[in-house]
Order: sequence, then C-alpha cells, then structure tokens
Amino acid sequence: MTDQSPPEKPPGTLPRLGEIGLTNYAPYLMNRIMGRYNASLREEMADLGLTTPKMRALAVLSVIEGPLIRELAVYSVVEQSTLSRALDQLAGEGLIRREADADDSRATRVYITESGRSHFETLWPRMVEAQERMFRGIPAEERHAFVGTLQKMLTNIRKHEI
Amino acid sequence: MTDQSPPEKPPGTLPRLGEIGLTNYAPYLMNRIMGRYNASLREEMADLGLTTPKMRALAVLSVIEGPLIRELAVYSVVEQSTLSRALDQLAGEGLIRREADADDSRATRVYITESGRSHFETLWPRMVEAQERMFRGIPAEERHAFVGTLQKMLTNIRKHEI
DNA sequence: CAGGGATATTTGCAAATGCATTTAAATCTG
DNA sequence: CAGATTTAAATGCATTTGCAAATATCCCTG
Repeated sequence: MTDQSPPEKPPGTLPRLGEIGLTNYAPYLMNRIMGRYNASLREEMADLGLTTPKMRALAVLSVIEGPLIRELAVYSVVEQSTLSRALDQLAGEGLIRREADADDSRATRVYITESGRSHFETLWPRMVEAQERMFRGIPAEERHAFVGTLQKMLTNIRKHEI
Repeated sequence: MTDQSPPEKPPGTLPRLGEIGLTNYAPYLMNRIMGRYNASLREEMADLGLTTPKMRALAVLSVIEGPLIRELAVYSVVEQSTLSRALDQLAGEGLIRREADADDSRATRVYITESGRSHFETLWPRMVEAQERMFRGIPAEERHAFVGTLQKMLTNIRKHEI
C-alpha cells in the first residue's frame, strides 16, 4: 500500500509515476475524489438551476460579505471571466446583487440576497451528505488531521495567489 | 446501500457552511488546492500541446496498459465524450494508439506510444514540482497519513463508480 | 436463436469556458 | 499634473465541454 518513504530526494533521479503508482500520487487521488464529489452534486445543482461556478460563488458569498469580484474569483476557484458571466445569471435570478465599491469606482462588490441564501441552504445538506460519503468510516481524529494538512497546503499555495 | 451516517437529522442540527467556515470544509479546501495545482500545470501543458484531459489520459496510460476507453475515463476523471475527442487528438499526434479489443468488437483499448511516453516524461518533473510546492514544510509522516486518508476516501467513492 | 435490452464508443449541438482584448478608473512618475 | 502604467471588470471569440442521441455490438431470456 504505502510505498517506501524517501524523505530526501535521491540525487539526480526522479521516481516515475509508474513507480509511485497512481494511488500514491496525492494530486491524482485528490482530482479523482473531487471529480466524483463535484459530479455527485451536479444533478442537485441542475435541479436548482445552478452550475458549478454559480454554486461556488453562492457558497463563498454565504460566508464572506461583499467581496470584490476578483477576490470572489480566487475564493470560489473560478476564472474571473467565467465568474463575471455566472454573476450575470445569479443577478438576473435575484440570488446576488452587485454594488459599486464606495472607494474605487472600477471595483464591484457582490452580496448574496435572502433568496440566494435560501437557495444555497437547499443545496447545503446535499453537500454535507457528499462529504460524509467521502469520509465514511474515517475516524474523527483522522479527519481533523486531514483537514489540518489541507489547511497547511492552502497556506502554501496562497503564497502564489492573493 | 451501507449508509451508516445519520440519514436525516432534525432541522437545525446541520451546521451551516458559515459556522464551519470555508477553511474547515474539506471539499472546499481540496477544490481550491487542486484548482491551483491544475492551473500551475496548464502553461507547461500548453507548451506541449496538451490540455488537462489529454494530459490525464497520458498519465494514466503511462501506468496502466491498454485499458478500455470507459475505464480510462474513470481513471483519468474525464467525461467519456470528452475523452473520446481527446483521444482523437492524441492519436492524431501519434501519442497514443487505439486498438480494437480482441474479444469484444464494440470495445477499444488504448495504448501509449513511445512518443507519448516521452511527452509525458517531459511534463512529469513539473508535476512533481507542483506537488512539492503543495507539500512544502509538511513532514513525511504527515504526508503519508494524508495520502493514506485519500486512499480510504477513494475506496469510499469507488463503491459508487466502476 | 430471435428479439429486447445492455454496453462501448462516437457524434451533434447548445452552452460553458478561457484567453486575449477592451473599457474605465486608479495610481505612479518625472 | 500630464502621460504612462497598473488594476477591476466585462466582453468577443474560438475552443471545449457535456448531455443526449446515434451507432454498433454483445448478451440474456424464452
């Protein structure tokens, strides 16, 4: 299962993917798991008229009050141009509201509406279920350690964004 | 159907995303981290004429010999119709080869060519780098525990696919 | 062993995506 | 303070995507 652990890089030679094995390469596992998670939510989202970018924007907006659009793009992991159009739709459906920034008239802040919030609240239990499926049989302590590692990883990548 | 988790808790018992906080919700963290990982590889891939689906197919094919297309779709986390077209391109570029299955003439098996393998070998060091960036400062033991948890999660979701 | 599903893959098409560009406004520089 | 540069967001456009349907083949049942 778990391979031999080389904490130090062997000088010169990089192990091949074939040697590590797909299932020991963390990004592969993460992509595969998230692909499944996202797919499992797609149907529920479609019922609510949501796409992945729209859902992500709503999720972030349910937590963060009035971010700039470029900030929202980072938090919700959506290209800014894609987000711009997702926000067009969400605004048209009355789920969010765009508001010119007070200090910078280039900038726009985004707020979730009550309707947007209740829309997201409808989806949220399905998201919790999907998460529970992923973590089934994994003890709480291990989950916490896992999330702790993810948070460190986020800190690492954050140095390169925002 | 072995759903051990509490099916439907009484209303109000489910913590909201806002209460958990985005950075305690594992799928959010994973999506964000993988979004960054994938974005960081996109430029390198573009230089090699690869898109994400093409790269993923090559990666899997460098490890798994001659899978069926539908299997490759699962392993590489790409929609089958998208994969079908990605394979068209890869075959046109001589990086893979499709071969009719001996026993089932509906089915097609896919093989990486030498050229495809060396293409992927060019990208692989960048993938290792991207992974190293993610894991920077995280001790080997913690990495292994993390990968171990991912493997359990993959087992969980596998019950729902393949 | 014929007929009605399953299964493997491809393809048509509308919608979504992402890059590059545009527009508008803020900020820096000499 | 003018002009150049940077930044925020939207948009044009070609490509990509994913769903649904089409095509081809296989398998099961009576």
